Amino acid sequence: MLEARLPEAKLLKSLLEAVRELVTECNFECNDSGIALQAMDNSHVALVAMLLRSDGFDPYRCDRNLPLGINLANLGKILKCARNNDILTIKADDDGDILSMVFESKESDKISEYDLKLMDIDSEHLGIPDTTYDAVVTMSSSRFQEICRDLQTLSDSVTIECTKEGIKFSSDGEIGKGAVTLKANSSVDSEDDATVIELQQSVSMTFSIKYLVNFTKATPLASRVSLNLSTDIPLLVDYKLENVGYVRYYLAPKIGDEE
Amino acid sequence: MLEARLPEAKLLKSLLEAVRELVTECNFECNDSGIALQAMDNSHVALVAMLLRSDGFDPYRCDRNLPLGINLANLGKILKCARNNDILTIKADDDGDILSMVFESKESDKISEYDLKLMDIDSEHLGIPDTTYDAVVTMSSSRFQEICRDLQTLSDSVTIECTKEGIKFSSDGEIGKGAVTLKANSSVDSEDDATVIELQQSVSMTFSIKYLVNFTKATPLASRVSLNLSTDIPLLVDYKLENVGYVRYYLAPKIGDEE
DNA sequence: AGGCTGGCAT
DNA sequence: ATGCCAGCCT
Repeated sequence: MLEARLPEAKLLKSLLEAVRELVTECNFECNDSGIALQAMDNSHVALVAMLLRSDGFDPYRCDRNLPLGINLANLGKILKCARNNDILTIKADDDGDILSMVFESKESDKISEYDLKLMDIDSEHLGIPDTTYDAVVTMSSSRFQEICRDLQTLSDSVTIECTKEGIKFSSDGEIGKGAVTLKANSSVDSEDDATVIELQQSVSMTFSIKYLVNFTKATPLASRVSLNLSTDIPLLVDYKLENVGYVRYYLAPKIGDEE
Repeated sequence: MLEARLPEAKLLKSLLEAVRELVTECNFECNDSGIALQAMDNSHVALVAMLLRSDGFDPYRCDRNLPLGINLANLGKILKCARNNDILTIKADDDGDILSMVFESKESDKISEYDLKLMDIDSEHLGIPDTTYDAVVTMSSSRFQEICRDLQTLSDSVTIECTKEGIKFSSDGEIGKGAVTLKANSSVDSEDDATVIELQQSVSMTFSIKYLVNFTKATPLASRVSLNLSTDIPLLVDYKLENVGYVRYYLAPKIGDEE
């Protein structure tokens, strides 16, 4: 049995937005420590892993492992009916086929109750190796979003080069080419705008830009993002939810010299 | 002869928006006491009745009964040319076939004059019996709009149940079900947000939700709406225009146990 | 007050 | 399916 209360529906609404375009249906794995999700994207190129720790809820209770098979589009329709600052409570029985959700308005005596039908989904639990990356860049998430959107107009690939001095995103396409460089600068005026680089070794890798743009749907969830790079290993784009979990995206590099 | 001046064109613009999708053409019945309209919607399922009293104008003059046959889409096109806070003056001759409209900008010396061709339309004056309803619920109009939109995602029907304790809107569909409950509460912080229930008898009725969503086009006209319910009688959704009239929608319940 | 997102209409 | 307008959120 799961029963969990979230003081602001916004968190779950945003989490859903951050994954729904990548994944159409998957299991939310609920247990004592929180709610987790892992899935390959529909075209099996990227991987999303999300965790929402029990601390994010108040209260949170889940006695045993409970996988909830959810169609994300349908969950999205229902969450659209919650206002951002509603109090959200979710419940599921151990052997039920329903996720029930209650939204309570703080201002008024309005209570909304929705039941979402659950589905049986084969859990493909994906072992993600714990890697030490050659380069870890922590930067402003909205900056990262801007850069991806900007370069997208030029090409469908970006090359990310990281050295001790900074990180450079570059694209080359029909209409011309573009590059955006951020210097490593731990101490900038606006705290959120610092670009911090921890480097074992310089790297240069190329990725499909449309996936990166897609990952930036998580931008509203965290002011900072970290890009974790190692040659020939999938890029990890990591959004930490202040104390309550994360959304992580993995994307294999483009290999060879495809145009 | 009709001659009437409205200090803010916005009122007429909004009224038109509130009916134009339901009705394509109908008579505006003008007389000494104001301007009224009654019509079945195009599919003859719902009925709209609108009244704009002479007090809403300044000045207002209409000597005798004058039915103005109007194509609402065309009137809409012309009203789009009026800014919300223009002064609007309408005129029609007793035996003319034209409605002339003048929009005067308050800020500038701009005067716009439009003539709309009138048409002959058979007046189907619909006797609407004056009913005493089992339940009359007065609530925030924008709240009502939200609820209809939210539930629309789940089904094309809503069931409205009203008891002394509150009013409950519920829908059941493919992806799950939903219910929104408002407790009766005469004294909430925000005046407009109170839900007031006058009950003779509890009722539970089911309606086509798309009509309700359509009715909520009147939301900008009034902060409050009243839902008037009696078993087996059409629902009356009533938006009162502060002292100057109303927009009322009638909708027959769905009968039997259609899915 | 401005930007962004969602809804409605064409 | 696209463009425009309104409401909500930051």
